[in-house]
Amino acid sequence: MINCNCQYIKYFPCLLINDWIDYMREVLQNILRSALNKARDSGDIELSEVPSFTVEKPREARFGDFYTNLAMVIASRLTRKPRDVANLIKNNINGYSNLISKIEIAGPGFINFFMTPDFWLEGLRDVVSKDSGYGSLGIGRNEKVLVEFVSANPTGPLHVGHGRGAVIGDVLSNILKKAGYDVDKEYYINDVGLQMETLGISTLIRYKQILGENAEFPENGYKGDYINDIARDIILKKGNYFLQTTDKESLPFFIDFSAGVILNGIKKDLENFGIVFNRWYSEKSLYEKGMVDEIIKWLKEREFIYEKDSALWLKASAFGDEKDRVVRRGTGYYTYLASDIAYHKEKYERGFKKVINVWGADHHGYIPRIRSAIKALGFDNKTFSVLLVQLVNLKRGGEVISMSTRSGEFTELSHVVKEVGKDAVRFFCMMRSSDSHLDFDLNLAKEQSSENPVYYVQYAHARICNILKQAEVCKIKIPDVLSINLQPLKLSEELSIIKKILIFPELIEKMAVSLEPHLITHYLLDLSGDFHSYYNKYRVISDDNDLTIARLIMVKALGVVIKNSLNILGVTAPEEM
RNA sequence: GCGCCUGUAGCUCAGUUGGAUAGAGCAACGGACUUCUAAUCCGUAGGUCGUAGGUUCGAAUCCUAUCAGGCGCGCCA
Repeated sequence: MINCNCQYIKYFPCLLINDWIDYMREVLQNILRSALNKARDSGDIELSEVPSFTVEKPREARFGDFYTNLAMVIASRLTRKPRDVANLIKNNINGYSNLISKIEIAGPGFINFFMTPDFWLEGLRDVVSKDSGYGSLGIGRNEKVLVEFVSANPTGPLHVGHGRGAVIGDVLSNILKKAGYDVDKEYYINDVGLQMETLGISTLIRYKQILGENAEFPENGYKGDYINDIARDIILKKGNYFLQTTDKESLPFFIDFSAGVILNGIKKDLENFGIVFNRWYSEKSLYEKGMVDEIIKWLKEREFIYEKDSALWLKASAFGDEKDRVVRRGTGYYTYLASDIAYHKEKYERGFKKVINVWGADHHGYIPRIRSAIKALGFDNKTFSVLLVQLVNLKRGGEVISMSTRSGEFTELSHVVKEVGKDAVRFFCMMRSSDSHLDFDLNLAKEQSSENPVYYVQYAHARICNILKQAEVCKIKIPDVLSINLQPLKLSEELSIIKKILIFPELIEKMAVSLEPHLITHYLLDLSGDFHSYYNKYRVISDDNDLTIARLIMVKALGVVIKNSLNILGVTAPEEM
C-alpha cells in the first residue's frame, strides 16, 4: 500500500499496479469517455456510440506524455473538423490539475496530455521498493510455457550460430518468466536416424585408421578433429577390440559413445555460456516408449495419414501446408516429421499452454508441416509459435570468417566465448532482431572502448553503484522511500530518465507478447546513454541534502532497472569496473 | 518457378497492431578529467525509407506489382 501522504493516493490505491503507464492509460481513457459524455449531455456532440480509440505514448516528448486519436476517430462520423472536436473534448475535461498539467491539440487533431511531474515522481517509489521484483508482471497468469531451443544434432560442437539461438531462447524464457509465465526450457536431442549413423561410421573409420587399418572415410562423414579425439578415446578404453567385430556389430557402440561425448561437450559449452535447461528430451525415448507408432496409428485411424507408393503420408495439405508430407519412408524408416509429431503432441499433453520453438532460419520451410500436424492432432495452432533466427556472420576486424569445416575451429561457440567472454557474446547476440542477419565482430566484442555496447551498459551500472557507495561513505541517511520528498527532481533530464524507468513493465509485456527479446538491449543502451549524459552534467551528491536524497533515489531506481534488464539478458552487472 | 526473411544516413542498424518535422551508434572533425570512475560526455553532418502504383484525413508501416540480396522448396535433417 502507498501509505504516504501524497495527494495522488486516490488514483493509485495500491501497489498491485504493476504497470504505472498502463494504469494511467486506463485512467485517461475513462477521463476522455466522461468528457465525451458531458459534451453529449450538453448537446455539443451527437453520437450514439463511442468508437474504439487509443491512448498511446507519443514518440517524441514535445507531443506530451500521452496522446489520443479520439477526436480524429469520431470527427468523420460527426462530419466535423477533428481539431474542433478535439477542442470540445478538451473543454470538457476539468478537475484533474493534480494529474494533468496541460492538454494540447496538435497536428491533424491529436489531443496531447502532459502529466504533472509529480505523477512521474510517485512512480519512482514503486521501483525502489519493488527492487528486483520491479517489472514482474502477472499477464502470464502462471500459464505453462515451453521454450525449446538449440536442439542441435549431437554430431559436432556448437558454433556461433547455435549460440545466437541459445541466447535468444534463454533470454526469451527469462522475459516470459518476468511476465508471469511458468516457463520450461528444453533441448530436443535428435539422437536417432541417418545422421547418428553417419556419426558412428565416421568415428569407426577413424578408429580403424588410427589403428593402422586401411579404411576409406565416407564422403558425407564428419571430418572435424573431434572425431579423431573420440576415436582415440575409444582406443584408450577398448583397445583394438572392434577390429575383431563386424561393422554392423560395432556401430551401435560407436554411435552411442560418440553422441554421448559430443552431447556432454554441448552441455558443458552451454553451461559455460550461462544456459541451463530444465530438460534434455531424447528423440530416441519417443521411439522406445512407442509413442511414434502410437500417434501414427491414431492419425491413420482418423485418415489424416494415408499410404501411397508404399510410404505413409501426412495429409498436411488439408491443414494449410502446400503438399502432403512423408512420415514413413518406403524403406520402413520413419522421417523426422514422425517423431516431431509425437514430440509436439507430448508437449501439449504435458500441459503447456504455449509452445515456442527457436529454430535456425534455414528450417522455416518446416514450420507449415509442424503447424499442420498440430492442427491434425486437434490442438490450437495459435498456441504454437516459432522464432526464426537468422545467420551469424562472424568477423574479425571487418573480415568475414567463413563457417566452412576447415575454419570450424574458430567459429566454435566455446572458442568464441573463451576469447571475448560470455557477457559480450550474449549481449551482441541480442542486439538485432532475430530475423535479421547478425554481424559479430570478434575484435569489436573484445574491445574495451566506447565502441563496445556491453561495457557501455555495464559501466553505467558500475557508476551507479559507486555513487551509492559514495553516499554511504558520506554518511548520507536515506529515509524510507515512501516518505522522501521527490519534488527536488525538476530537471527535464531527470524527468526523462524517470519516464524511461517507468516504461520497463510495458517493455516486458511487449517483448513477451510479440516475442521480440532483442528490444531489451536497445532499452539498456538508451537508458545508459541518458545516465552517462546526466552523470557528466550534474552531480548526485551535493551540499543540498534534499536534492541529494531525491537524486539518490532516482539513481537507485535506475540501477534497479539496469540490473533487472541485465539479469534478463544473463549478463553480469558489475559493481565496479 | 513457388514460399519465407531482408532492403531506411558512407557503415551497422532502430522505428512496421497506420499517426505529427523518419531516429541511434560507428566512422570524420573540434572540445571537456582539481569533481560521485574519461570504459564517459559535449558540439558539428548526413535521407527520392529499393522502385512504381493503390487504400485514406494521414503510409517507412497496410495492399498490389516490380527490382536486389539471403534462405528454403527430398521417401534429408
